[in-house]
Amino acid sequence: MIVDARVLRDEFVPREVVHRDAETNRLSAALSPLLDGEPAETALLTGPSGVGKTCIAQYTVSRLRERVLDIETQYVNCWQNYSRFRALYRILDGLGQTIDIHRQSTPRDELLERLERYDGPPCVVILDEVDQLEDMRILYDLYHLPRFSMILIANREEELFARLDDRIQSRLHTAERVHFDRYSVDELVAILEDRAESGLTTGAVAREQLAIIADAAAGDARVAIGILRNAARQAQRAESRAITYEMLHEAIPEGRAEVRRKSIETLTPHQRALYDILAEEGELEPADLYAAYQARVDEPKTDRTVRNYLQKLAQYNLITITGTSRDRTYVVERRE
DNA sequence: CATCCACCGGAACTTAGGGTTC
DNA sequence: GAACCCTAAGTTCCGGTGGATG
Repeated sequence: MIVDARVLRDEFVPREVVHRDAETNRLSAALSPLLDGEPAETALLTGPSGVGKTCIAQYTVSRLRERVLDIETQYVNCWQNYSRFRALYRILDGLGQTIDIHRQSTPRDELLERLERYDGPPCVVILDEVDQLEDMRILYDLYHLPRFSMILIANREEELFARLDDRIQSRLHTAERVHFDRYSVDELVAILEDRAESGLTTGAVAREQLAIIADAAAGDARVAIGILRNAARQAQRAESRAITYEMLHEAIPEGRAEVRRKSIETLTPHQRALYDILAEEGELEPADLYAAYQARVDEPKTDRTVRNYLQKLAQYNLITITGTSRDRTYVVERRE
């Protein structure tokens, strides 16, 4: 059933990309000065999730590396490495410059100094989910390092810009900006066909079934591939030769629940308590929520900390926050 | 329509926990 | 082993916001 599970994984970067020629070309153009040994333009890729931003960034850089030997690349997921220290550490670590650095004790300035002293080949740093950084100064840091070029990836340009100070903003205005739109059903089907062809046995899934997946995924390729992966796994377990429609329909809600489950697992006990309360109550006003939280946990944190936790839950799309002051309510996100 | 006040979120500060240096 | 450095997490403080209320 499954011939090559790798191509069904989220982080897989295909050898050829489908339906993103224009975007790929613009990103290539921004990076092309590297071919002449010049620093590349900063690129800013925006668009909703699952539209191929990360994939195109990695694909374009790897294609560039096929043409020019001496280029390094570092991928940093800012969601996981959200502090200035961790993000810088991640880059140095990837470049193999951290052997004698011990996480806590080394000052950030030391990390910066090392990056300044770096004299290896030019390095393209992909900062994924850059809007998740809690300190945007790292962009400024990297701007001052001529050997480093940046590809920034974010959902919404306006929200990212709102958080930048003037100096970085003005520099980013000259960046090559590439916006990605949601995939159409046809485009998603083409992507799925591509993956099914190299990942599954022939005849494992019908084109018509791929159309159902594409439709359910609402333009999000990550969701679409997740559904296909779940259905294929199910078929594998059942030792079936093909994916049945029943397996398919089971896999659709599963694909979405999977993302949520993973997010919930990363919560601290206190954050989890807040989520549980909202999951039970559905919707609460700030005072009621905080009272329920105080009743539930030992040694409750202050309300200010709880507000930070709630922002975190919202970022994970586990809850929705509405209203800005007295009209504020917290609502659990429920959608199969 | 002024004033109230629950709530928000930025910023400065504190504390805990680690490591280094001499 | 004391003095010092770092980060991360949490707290304290506080000005701003905008529905509610008389």
